[in-house]
Amino acid sequence: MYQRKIPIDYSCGLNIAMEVVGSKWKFCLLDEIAKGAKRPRDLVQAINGITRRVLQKDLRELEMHGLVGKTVYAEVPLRVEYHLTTAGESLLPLIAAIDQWGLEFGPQLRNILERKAMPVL
Amino acid sequence: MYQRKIPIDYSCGLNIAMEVVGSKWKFCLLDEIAKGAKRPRDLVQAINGITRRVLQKDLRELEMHGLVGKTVYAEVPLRVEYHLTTAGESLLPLIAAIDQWGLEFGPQLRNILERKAMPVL
DNA sequence: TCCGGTAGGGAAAAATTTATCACTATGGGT
DNA sequence: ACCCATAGTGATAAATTTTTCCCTACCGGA
Repeated sequence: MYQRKIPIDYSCGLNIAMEVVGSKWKFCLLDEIAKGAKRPRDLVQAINGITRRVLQKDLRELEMHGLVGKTVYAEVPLRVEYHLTTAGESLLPLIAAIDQWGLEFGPQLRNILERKAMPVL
Repeated sequence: MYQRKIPIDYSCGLNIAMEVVGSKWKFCLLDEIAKGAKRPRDLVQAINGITRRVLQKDLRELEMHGLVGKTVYAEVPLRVEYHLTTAGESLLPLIAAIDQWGLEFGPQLRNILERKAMPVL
């Protein structure tokens, strides 16, 4: 795993939260798990654009950080299911709020980014 | 400015939000501006670890995205003040919630990261 | 034996973000 | 002319994250 060179600032809650959950896919991941996609295979299909590799990595980090738990069933083919822990569930309201904010803001962002020239200020 | 090679997924509110606000400092930045640090100089002093360069870059992006506004006073030395727009203010409750979550989660994260060996699963 | 589906990981490239350093510009004071 | 403080930018290095490609392992069926 990658060894951090710039230390985390534990005095800032925002930095802590970003460290745990501030990556491209983790919010979506937690969201989809909450919505019922428990198996890695389901998550890959549910989340548009994610790859198996990143999924595994993020799931592993979320698990280590204690936001999701994992159950392995001794079946064939192998079945693994992830679920939110209490800490993970405590993020759901935040995730929902951020998601909604993003959807509302989307059109404005698109407008700004898709004009070649910078907006006249 | 950096030219994105992997496009944004506008169908996912979470991705949109991350694009606008998911960087190391932007949450802190908006938070500090809301708390009254209006000038760049104040922000550098208020935010532990940020550099002038990144501050300028993030302020510029936030401004382009319409989350903060900017006022230039023709004084000497030059005085510039930033303020939250309506869109920026709409993020404050979220930021506060995330900050609080991070502070509550901090000890657990620290525990996990500061033991050399991986926790026994 | 080879192939299927499942879950997981190593290594390196590519993408992206952040840090570092060195500038520009303004106008006042010494 | 030089130094101060302010705000801002360009170029590049360094750090970090994400992608891509390929391999392991398990076990059942053809």
